Amino acid sequence: MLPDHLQLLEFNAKLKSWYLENHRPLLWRQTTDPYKIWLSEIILQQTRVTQGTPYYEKFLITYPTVFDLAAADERDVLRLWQGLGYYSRARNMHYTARHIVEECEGKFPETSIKLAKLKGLGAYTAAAIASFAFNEAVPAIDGNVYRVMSRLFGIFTDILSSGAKNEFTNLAKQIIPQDDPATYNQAMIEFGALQCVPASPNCSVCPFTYMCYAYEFNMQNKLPVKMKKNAVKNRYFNYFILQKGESLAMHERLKKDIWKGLYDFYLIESLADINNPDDLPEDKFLEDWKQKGQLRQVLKEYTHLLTHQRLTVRFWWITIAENEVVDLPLGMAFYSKNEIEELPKPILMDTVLKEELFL
DNA sequence: AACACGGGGAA
DNA sequence: TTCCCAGTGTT
Repeated sequence: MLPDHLQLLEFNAKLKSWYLENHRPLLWRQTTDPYKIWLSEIILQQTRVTQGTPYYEKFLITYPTVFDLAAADERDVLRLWQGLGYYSRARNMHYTARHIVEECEGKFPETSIKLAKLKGLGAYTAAAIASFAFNEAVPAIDGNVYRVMSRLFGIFTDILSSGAKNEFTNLAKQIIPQDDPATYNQAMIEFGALQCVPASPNCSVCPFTYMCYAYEFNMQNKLPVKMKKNAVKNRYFNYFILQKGESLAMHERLKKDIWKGLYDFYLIESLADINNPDDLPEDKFLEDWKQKGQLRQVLKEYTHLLTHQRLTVRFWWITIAENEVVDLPLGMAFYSKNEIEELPKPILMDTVLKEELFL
């Protein structure tokens, strides 16, 4: 399975020249600043380059150094992250920025072992930063590299299984060159992203067909093996947007659920789609608001798809007089239009407010 | 070891 | 519609 020494030298040489000829000039490849590399790696976890690039630029303008990020409010960091998803990435990054400033004098640890101890950095990101910023010869194995390796060497281990990481890492350690490991890692990742793509790779222009298991046996579509299928859970959200004057009642989502740290409206989750608020379980806040204000339904029903959840979401809008006094749940408050602009919100809230011409 | 976590783009 | 994406933290 593992190529012999000579094949290895040839593979590395070909990989490097492929990279030098074909790689994209991505911004974060022009630097060895660990802060910038870290930022790019966190943004690009589970996120496409085209989607992440504008965020990378925004973040560096707003927070040029780890000190700037550490000094920021978490809320502002999340607002800048809004729309990228996996918001714990932003919260962990902010946490770690403070840790690096307060405990490490603003300097990043320089080994993958130490980097992996930081919150939000796992094996992949630690290896990426260690090799790109500090030239450590440790393999950075992401989804692209899993795909390349599994096809090249004919590895049928389920890449989502517990043992896969060890198996691929051990093999990669035998392949990564001590000389310029950073380019090796970049090249493996970029090769997977551009050439050895998930669906119908163009093998006619691949420099490795002569040694590729998947090509030889025409198994490109079978590799890598991923067994786990995510059961998608259906959830039904009934949102009540309470408007008083030009302000809306919102609160931060605190529970361990989707959108933690982001702001949304008064939410009643139900087990099925409910088209009439009277069918919802009795709710003292709702009763109070309906009594004092005017209720209307936002006619559109929204389907919001996440990887593991399918949300069916209805919105109702309750307007009360500017001088009316109402009870609000603990933690909920009225925010002006300008304040709402600045709050981090799930992209769905943003969409509805824009469609309802509030924002 | 299994599960939770967003959103968008491509096939 | 379905699948995939520069993974990590929690239980």
